Amino acid sequence: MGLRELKKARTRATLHDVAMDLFARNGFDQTTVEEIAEACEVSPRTFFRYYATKEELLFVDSQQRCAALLEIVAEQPLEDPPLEVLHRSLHTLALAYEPERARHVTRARVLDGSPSLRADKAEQQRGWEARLFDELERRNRVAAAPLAAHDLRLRVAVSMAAFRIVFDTWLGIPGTDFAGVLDEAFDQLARGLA
Amino acid sequence: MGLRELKKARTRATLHDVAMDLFARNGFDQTTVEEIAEACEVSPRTFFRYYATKEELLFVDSQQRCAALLEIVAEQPLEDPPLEVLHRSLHTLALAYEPERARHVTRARVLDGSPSLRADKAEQQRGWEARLFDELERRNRVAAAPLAAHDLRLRVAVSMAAFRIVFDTWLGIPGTDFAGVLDEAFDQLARGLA
DNA sequence: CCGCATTCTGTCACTTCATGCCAGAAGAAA
DNA sequence: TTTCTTCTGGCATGAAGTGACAGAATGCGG
Repeated sequence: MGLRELKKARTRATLHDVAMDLFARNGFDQTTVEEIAEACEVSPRTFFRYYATKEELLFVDSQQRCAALLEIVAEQPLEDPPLEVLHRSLHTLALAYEPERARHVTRARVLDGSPSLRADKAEQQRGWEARLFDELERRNRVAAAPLAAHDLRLRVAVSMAAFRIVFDTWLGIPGTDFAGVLDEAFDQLARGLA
Repeated sequence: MGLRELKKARTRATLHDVAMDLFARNGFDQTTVEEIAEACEVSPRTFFRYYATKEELLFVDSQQRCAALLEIVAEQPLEDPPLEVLHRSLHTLALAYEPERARHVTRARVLDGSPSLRADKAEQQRGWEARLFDELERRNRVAAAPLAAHDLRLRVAVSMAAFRIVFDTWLGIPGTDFAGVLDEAFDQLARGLA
């Protein structure tokens, strides 16, 4: 890796970290791109060469976590039913979240501070859902008892909804056992919510 | 109602209709507020007195539908379990959607055309979820066997997810029986998705 | 070490969305 | 008609992006 790529990576990381710090301290809307750029000794124009939008700063991590989730799904045995695959994959993801709770809490605080960010967050999770569905649909085609696309979509959407609710509970109530509560939720989904 | 309020209401409606038409024809991002204002013979400044943002044009209807849903929920018998209340309320809402399918299809086409709009749409549905939860939580407090807040939240989120999936299927596949497919989905939720 | 091609960066200009301010027009009330 | 309220238009402003182009830094072959 040459000096050029190194500096690039460093600038990108600096922009991210500095911006996060400013967001946490002054709020997202109150922080301008100009401020971020100046704090990094970089022109505003350059900022947009690293991140297409100011919002993107907050969702780079999310993209990586989604990719990680997809990998976990890919490792699951093909013969298992979709809901079980979703359950175990999200369980594994929850375990990965556990040690980083503090970061997630501050991130959530920033995200909840701005309506546009809440929207982007929701859209982000919708993106997870779409990619999850694609992955499961690929597996579904070679399954012994394939599900109708609509029913698979339902399972993915419902699982993501459950994950989100448990995630919020985990953030809101210190000491919550993320994976444990998630298991309970999926138990209810499997047995019925009536 | 005086002449002043009448003109106001007419301007508001004209802005909405003209904008929708422009969005459908040229796309949301390609339509500027200036164009909308000019087509309505109004200054851009005035536009923002009627709608806080360009996006708001697309979600006024959604707000009303949410209010309607909340009313339906309020009419449900108090002793019924949450999932059943959600099911019947959304079933009723689905019946109200049926005759307006064409409008929903074009609206969905506009909404899917822009990432920022997809985000707002997702956030809108999150808003429904929050208000639905509040309403059900109020009922829950006086119920015979009250549910834990977390479990109620889960049911609301899962129900909204199901409604969304069925809604999309209804939009995507002409001739779909919205309420019927919704019933099937809720049947699965009640019995278990395993 | 030097020159050349590649690539990154900064400046400038521009568009759009959004908001505050103030003067003036239109409607309502006396 | 006069007066008061309210809506509207124009102007100025700020922030988010984006395109174009010149210049600087880096990498590479000699």
